[in-house]
Amino acid sequence: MTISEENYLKVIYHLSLVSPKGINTNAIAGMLNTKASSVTDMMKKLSDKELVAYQKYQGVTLTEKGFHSAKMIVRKHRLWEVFLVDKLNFSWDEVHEIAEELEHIKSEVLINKLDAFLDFPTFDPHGDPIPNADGEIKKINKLLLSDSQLNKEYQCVGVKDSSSEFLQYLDKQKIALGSKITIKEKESFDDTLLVEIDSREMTLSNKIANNLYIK
Amino acid sequence: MTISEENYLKVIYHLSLVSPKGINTNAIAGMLNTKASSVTDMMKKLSDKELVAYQKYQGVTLTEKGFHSAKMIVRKHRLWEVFLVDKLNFSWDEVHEIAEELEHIKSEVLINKLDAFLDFPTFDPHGDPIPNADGEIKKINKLLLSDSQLNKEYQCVGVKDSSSEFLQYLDKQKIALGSKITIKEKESFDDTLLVEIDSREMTLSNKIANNLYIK
DNA sequence: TTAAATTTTTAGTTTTGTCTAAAAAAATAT
DNA sequence: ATATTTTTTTAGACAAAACTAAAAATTTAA
Repeated sequence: MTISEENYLKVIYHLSLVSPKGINTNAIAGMLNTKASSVTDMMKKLSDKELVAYQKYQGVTLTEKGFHSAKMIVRKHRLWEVFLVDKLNFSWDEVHEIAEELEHIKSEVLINKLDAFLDFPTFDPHGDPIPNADGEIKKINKLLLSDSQLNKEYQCVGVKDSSSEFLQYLDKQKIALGSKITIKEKESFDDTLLVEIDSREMTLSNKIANNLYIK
Repeated sequence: MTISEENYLKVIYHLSLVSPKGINTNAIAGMLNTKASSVTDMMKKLSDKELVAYQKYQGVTLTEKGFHSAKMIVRKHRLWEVFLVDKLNFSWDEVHEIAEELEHIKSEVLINKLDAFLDFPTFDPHGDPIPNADGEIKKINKLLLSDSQLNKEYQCVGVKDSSSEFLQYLDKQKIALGSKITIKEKESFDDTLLVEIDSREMTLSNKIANNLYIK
């Protein structure tokens, strides 16, 4: 599989987790900064390889084979992110781009040895689950901070937006995965939250609360 | 720089270490399993980027800039090999191909952090020197086993041929980097050597002796 | 239920890196 | 010194992955 094919598969996988119906060409083009016409070309190619089911004008879905391939790419991406953060001391906002390259390194032995070296992690530095060698994914019952109840202690377990701007904001506020969060008050006018995080009180905007996963 | 450009640069670098005159297109084509005409095309491109000095029919040499770029690629290749062997427990005959892919990962920060994580190694698993971040290369006075003297104790420090067949042969004979070697006898008819390696006596063919570096 | 707007596909180019076949230059041998 | 051989370059073509512009299909709205 070429790097380009892998990138298309990965995007279709991510889109299909959000909306389980057929994925349209514009959505894919948007994610890859490319044009719908290029997507059509690639869908024919992936369809010939039986990685996607594609009927023109009907959108596209991953086949079983394509779904598994996509999970293996995601597995590689997330394992490399763990390596970069845990072993090379990168911070969580620096690793995405490098992992975008590393995820295309071919050897299966390599990725399984890396997995063992990292002690078979099940979540990446942003709290996203890492598929195991069989493609199985550990699910946790996470919810958005914006959907949570007052005066109940939660734990921060992930981010929805993993842009470096958001991650750096969290660093600045000393909010990390594992932080204990309790909502003390919710301002009904703009949904701003007054929260206690690891014994420090602070206010968080609705935008922040919409991008923090807790359990 | 594209992967293809990097591969050409690397090959020109390796060839120029052996023969310091202009490198001809056929030699490059041979190393890359490509055609001389393709090499000509690429030389124009690398010349436009001032990575090589190229005059048609006159062969090619690396510019200062090209020489430095080539060393950085070699640096990446060899550091990744150290990582694969020391951290992921690959054996020295399995790492070349994977490192051929890893050497093209772009981030400079990554490679310097990897260097630090590995404790700034100066030699790779095959005994080849690793350029530091400035491109400096530690030289050692190594010679081929076939050029060494009788009854003098040497130490194995590298291999000239790093094909997996040769490396696996060495593994089978329990010859590794660091092994102590003394030549006891040299058969003048076929240059076979009777040697003592780490207190074990054995005979080595001329072909083996021509591919083992000692000091 | 047509008309308008949007989405998707087709057709035809472009760029990169490769190839083959032929021409040109250089090296070698008689 | 010329002829032959080898090496190198040019010219033209191809495949992959992208693009633009136009056509076709679908969806939405009046």
